[in-house]
Amino acid sequence: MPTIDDHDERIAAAIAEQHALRARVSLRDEFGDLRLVAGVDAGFENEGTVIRAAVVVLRFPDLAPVDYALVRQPVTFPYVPGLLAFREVPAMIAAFDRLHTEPDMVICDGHGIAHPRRCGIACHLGVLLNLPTIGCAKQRLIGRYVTPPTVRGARSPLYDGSEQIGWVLRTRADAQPVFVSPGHRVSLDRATEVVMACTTRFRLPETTRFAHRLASHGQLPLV
DNA sequence: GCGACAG
DNA sequence: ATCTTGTCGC
Repeated sequence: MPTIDDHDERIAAAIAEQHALRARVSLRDEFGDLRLVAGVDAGFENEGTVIRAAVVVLRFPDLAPVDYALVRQPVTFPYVPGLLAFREVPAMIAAFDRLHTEPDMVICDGHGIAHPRRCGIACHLGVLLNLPTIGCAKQRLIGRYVTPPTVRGARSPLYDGSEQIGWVLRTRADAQPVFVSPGHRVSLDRATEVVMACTTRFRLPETTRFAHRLASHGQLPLV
């Protein structure tokens, strides 16, 4: 049976893997015309013992859903702040394998480089899939910032010391801002532009909203 | 030693 | 993340 020591060793191995993955992350804009943009998210069932990973592909820029995939797997890793990817990415990759299309950009529910080791879930997924990815999180993990003005589109830099690791973006006037950071193959500024382009009347981008509904309901709501 | 801590 | 009643605002 698993012991405390085994747990500690898995944590240590995960952190070591993040250092390796981090070296493979590109913060340059390595993608062409955006025709398909995907959202990915995870949900849980059976008292948290099963993870549901959902990917929904939307046509860009009209954001109409054109493809999706849903995968269920046993949970194999606990939630540890900073190690979220080890809990959710395996199921997400299985879901991407089931798509009938290949998205030009992927927006993840969580951070990209705005992470203690610059290797948030968006970086992790992007490197393993070799796809451009963006981290769009609802909550801060690390970094300091001043609250951006209350108008849609307003943004203020997220800093770790003197290094900018993301943008705190107001996607909707009267709502809490989101935290945008590059995952892989995209720059800070382009990542923020894409998130804005995928956000219409709600706080979160449509990509994330579609994926979230699929992941939490276990099927695409007919409404 | 004391907080902070994506989903 | 998930659970879950009530409440506010358009």
